Amino acid sequence: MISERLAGLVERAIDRATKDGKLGPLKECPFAVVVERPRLPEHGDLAVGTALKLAGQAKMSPIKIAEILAEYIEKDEEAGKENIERLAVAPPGFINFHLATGWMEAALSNIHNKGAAFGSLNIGDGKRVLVEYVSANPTGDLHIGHGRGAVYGSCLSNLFSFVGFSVEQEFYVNDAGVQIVQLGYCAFALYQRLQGRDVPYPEDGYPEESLKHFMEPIVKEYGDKYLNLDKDEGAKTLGEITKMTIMESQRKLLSRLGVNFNTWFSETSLHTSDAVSSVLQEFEKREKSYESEGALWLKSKELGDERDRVLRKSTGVTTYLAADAAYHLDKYKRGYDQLVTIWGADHHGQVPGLKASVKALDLDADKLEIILTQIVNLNREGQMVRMSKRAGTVVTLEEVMEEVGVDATRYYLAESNPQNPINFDLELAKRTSRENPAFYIQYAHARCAAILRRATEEQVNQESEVTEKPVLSAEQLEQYKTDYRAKPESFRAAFDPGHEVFQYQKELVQKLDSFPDEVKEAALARLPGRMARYAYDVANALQKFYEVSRVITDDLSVTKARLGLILATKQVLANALKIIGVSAPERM
RNA sequence: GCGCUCGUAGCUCAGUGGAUAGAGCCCCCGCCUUCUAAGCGGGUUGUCGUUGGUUCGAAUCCAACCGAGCGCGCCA
Repeated sequence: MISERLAGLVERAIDRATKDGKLGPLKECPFAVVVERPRLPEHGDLAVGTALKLAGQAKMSPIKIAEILAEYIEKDEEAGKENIERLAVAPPGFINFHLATGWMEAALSNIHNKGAAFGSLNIGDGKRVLVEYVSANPTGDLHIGHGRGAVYGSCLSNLFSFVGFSVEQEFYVNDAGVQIVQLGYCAFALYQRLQGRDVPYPEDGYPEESLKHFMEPIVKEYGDKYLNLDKDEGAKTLGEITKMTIMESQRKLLSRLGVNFNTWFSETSLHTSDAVSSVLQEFEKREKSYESEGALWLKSKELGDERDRVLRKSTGVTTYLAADAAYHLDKYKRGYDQLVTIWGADHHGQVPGLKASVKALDLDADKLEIILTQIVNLNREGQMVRMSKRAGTVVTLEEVMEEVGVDATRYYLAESNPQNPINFDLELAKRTSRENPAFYIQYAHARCAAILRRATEEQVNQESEVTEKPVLSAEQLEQYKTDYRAKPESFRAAFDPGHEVFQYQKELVQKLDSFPDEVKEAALARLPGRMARYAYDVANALQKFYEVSRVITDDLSVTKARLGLILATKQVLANALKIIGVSAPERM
């Protein structure tokens, strides 16, 4: 990565200049140097604005600092290796690098050497991260909002793995408490009704329609086996069966969406294992809880919350917060270096309570990162489709996946930043044209594959019906691949700065080369969606190149060089798509 | 009322301290005897919600206000 090496050069220049006392009171470089890509071509290929940032602390004008740094860079013995054609200092204090084409050859060769690992980093250093997400109640179908959490969590996990963390993914099953009791009564009533018994359906229960498709197979399997149980026994038995059925359906659906968990953590297990009662004892021992009006309260106000919160109601039943505190204590005990919890934004009111409970247990609250995902608005034929789980107009995640396909579902749920609401246009997602970015990116990948096929497969000329021999044999292509890795000069024939194709190639190579940077920024910002935008930019750069330049030509050395560029592009697209979990098709 | 998130082109959204704020859609005009035209090129589009402040420099940081969504229970 050329930008990384240039950053190193600039940092070394700052270190040397400060040691020589050339930068006023500055003793060392106070921050990491960021290399950026200037918008205007006359500002060079890459640039640093470091001098502007140093101006305050050095108590010197930015332009003066830039001039000093430029001198040090030019004196640096390593600078000669970096294909710097020339350096320019520009007001108000930028240092612009104009590069020789050699860097492009090195960049492409590097991509071929790294292959599927190109872009991967080791900023995680093997640290263990637990990502908890979806965590829906097993009381019905997943809706598109769950889908967003699912896709975001899975993309973030992919991204964390790619940058060197050891990631585990967990689904917290909210299978305890009143909603499960309620499910039981609904399930038992429906079980009886489906077999012709005229029993009333619970009035404020889950919508009958939303449970029907789960109950029908259950009725088929068990028949009238439980028909004569009394109301409470029946609710308990059918509740358990239905819960298991729904969980299994959720698991299968998520798996189809490419979302797979290492563990499904049951809330009930926290109660049966006494984890909840022991966390209450922990609070008591640390004098972080008190009794009032018959209830047990967490002193969350003194830990940054706006009020104290109830852990155990005066009825003796523990609250959701108590279970969540026990759950998070369990996570800490499992020894992760970092905990990421992804919740729907409608749960943001719980964040201070959970944070307070973690602090109350003297755990490191900084390890726990809670990320909130905003709402998904579904759009069909220009009409907003509002989702309401209870109102019967439910648009389930499954329905969306079936209508637009898994790839488009993932793309649109992955693309946006979690803190912004998504307007998911079902019609756009189905469209097979440039308007649909998911399609456009996949098309670019398939186009690369098509070119490679064309090079090594014989073609039948449409008009003359004559079979034409392939330009290359499969063996030759394999030899080329070896050359791409070992001999960067293999690409030289493609890069003639005088040629009109050059600027398009350069833009494409710059895009490809910046992938590791993009990965790093996406990981640090927890925005895997950037990979989607990045892939789109790569696809766009490829299309522009493709439009002005043939890959397979009469000149074998040019063909070889450009095929190498196409292969590199295909690889980078595949790597980026893999992070967002969208397939990279060979044909479309 | 309080808290969280958001406010950028007609629409959907990038950009979170640096050079002249970017994409796609929409609209208009060009481009197919050649590897996928499911494409490419060109053109039009902005009080970066408002007002102040910090800074050499603010869409970006701070404050107040306006607007939208969500949340404020001994619910889960």
